[in-house]
Amino acid sequence: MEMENKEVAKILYKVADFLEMEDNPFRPKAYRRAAHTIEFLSDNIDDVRKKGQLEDLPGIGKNIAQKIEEILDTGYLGYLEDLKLSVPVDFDALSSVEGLGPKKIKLLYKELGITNLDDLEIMAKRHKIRRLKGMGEKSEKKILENIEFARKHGSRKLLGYVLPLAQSLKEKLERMEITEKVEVAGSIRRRKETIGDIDILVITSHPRQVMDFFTNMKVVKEVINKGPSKSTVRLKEGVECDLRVFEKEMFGAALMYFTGSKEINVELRRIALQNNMKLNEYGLFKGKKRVAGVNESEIFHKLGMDYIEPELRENRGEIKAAIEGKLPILVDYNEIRGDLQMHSNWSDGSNSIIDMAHTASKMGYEYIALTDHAGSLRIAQGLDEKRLKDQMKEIDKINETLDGITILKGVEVNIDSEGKLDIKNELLNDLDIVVASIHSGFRQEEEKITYRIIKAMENENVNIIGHPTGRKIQERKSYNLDLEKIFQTSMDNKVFLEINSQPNRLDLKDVNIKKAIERGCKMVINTDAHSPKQLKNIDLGIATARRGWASSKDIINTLSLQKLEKILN
DNA sequence: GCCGTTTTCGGCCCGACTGTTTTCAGTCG
Repeated sequence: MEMENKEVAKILYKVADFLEMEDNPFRPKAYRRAAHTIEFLSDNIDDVRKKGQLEDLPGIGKNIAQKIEEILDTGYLGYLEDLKLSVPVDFDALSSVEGLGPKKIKLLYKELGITNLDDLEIMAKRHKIRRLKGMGEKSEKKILENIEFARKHGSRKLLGYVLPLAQSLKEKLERMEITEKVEVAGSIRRRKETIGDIDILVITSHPRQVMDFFTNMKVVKEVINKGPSKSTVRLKEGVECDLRVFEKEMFGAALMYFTGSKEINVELRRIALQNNMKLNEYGLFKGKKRVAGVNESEIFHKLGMDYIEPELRENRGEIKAAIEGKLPILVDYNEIRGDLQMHSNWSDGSNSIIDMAHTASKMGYEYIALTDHAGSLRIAQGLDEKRLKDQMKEIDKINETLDGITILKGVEVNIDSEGKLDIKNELLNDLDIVVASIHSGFRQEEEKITYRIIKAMENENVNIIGHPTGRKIQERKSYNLDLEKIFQTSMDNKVFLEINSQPNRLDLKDVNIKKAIERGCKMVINTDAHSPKQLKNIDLGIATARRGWASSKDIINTLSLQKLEKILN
């Protein structure tokens, strides 16, 4: 039974969900911890099992190890099936309704037989829910409102969609005279690829006025709750937003706590306790005395470790590295000197080459590569060989008029189902940059599709593999790739894997970037922009690289043009 | 269910807010 770590983890997370309905709160925690360990394990869980080392992994003991073996052998877990039978509810759907947690879901099933959102809506409308213990008229009304929201906006949102929204709220609050400091925290600050809600922290000595302003903003659709230090609203855009107010002395502790992740918070608090201290959102305490709290770095230092950048805070080994002083210096948001994949109106982009170059120049870039589609991709208005030659001449002309930025001549070629490219080698040879990517036939078996990419990488003219795994967030799974082979071929042939910055791609993704770095690969962060505005998406790609522990030395487009040209040949 | 430089048993992160209660359980982050 071939199973990915992620699939095994998913089953254990599911067990945790169901155990949450029972009384012992620590069993679901144990399963969740084990699931997290497996989800971000860099080795294949099946290999660990074959070596008999399951119980060496953190959070995995005898019992869970046995269950993992069952999952690996059979593809499913009898224990989970039993749990599902005893409370056969659509847990994900029901728990996406604000205010419904495991305990209430169980109560609703036991008393009213509710298993899904439709059942829930019917029973609420028949006023059956208000009669249950711990429920009332208000809970029933809220459930009805929240079902609607859950149906419309059930899943998490893309970072690229929520980030600008969060930044505009931050600016609104900053413009108030009574706010001293405003910061966006939560998974947005960690630049996670998908976002559940927006968390904003504020320092002010007038909390009530800030809360009033916040809950009355034009962009607010409804207020979910409002207290003196914390309020939650639902925005018209379909995202929830929390605002919390703190005093200056504790802002660092609050920022750290509300940045999360939940997993790293639990771990840091445990470390605080081990050192006879206590960590919460108000500070780090020794007895009653606050020993740190104004800023995050003093808290990290007092806990005996280096400062951990927000993008790394997932409890995937960063704490150990911080204690040992071995965290990488992450590639900075201003270190990218050029963008090596973008499209103009010569193919499916919306603007001229000059428009793209001007925006890139304003962003401070030294170089860009124009990589319009060519060859067989007709939907993307791919250039034929004559048009491609025309474009090369055009770029030469434009370069003469530009100052401080150089346009490299490139192309994005399609890798066909056999691994062949759709432009002749002699023409590819004349270009500065060749990006090769797959655009169809995604669902081939592992061996075949891996071979396709490897064959493209073995072409001496190819420099970059575009969006290497083809995944689209919340939309399409990645190809069945043998990434280890891809990494090896990348090294052997000096072909660089792309970190594509499109909001729904972010491909390679963070954990694969980390693996690639561990194997010694270098990568390139590109936007694949189809308009000048999309060039700004580079920040999403940089964030993803940072989440993958990348330093500038791992990313080739942090190099000067001169050095870049050397490694491209 | 896991874990151990205070431990093989007794802990396990912690606080705000809500609604339904009359002191608290459930949810959320």
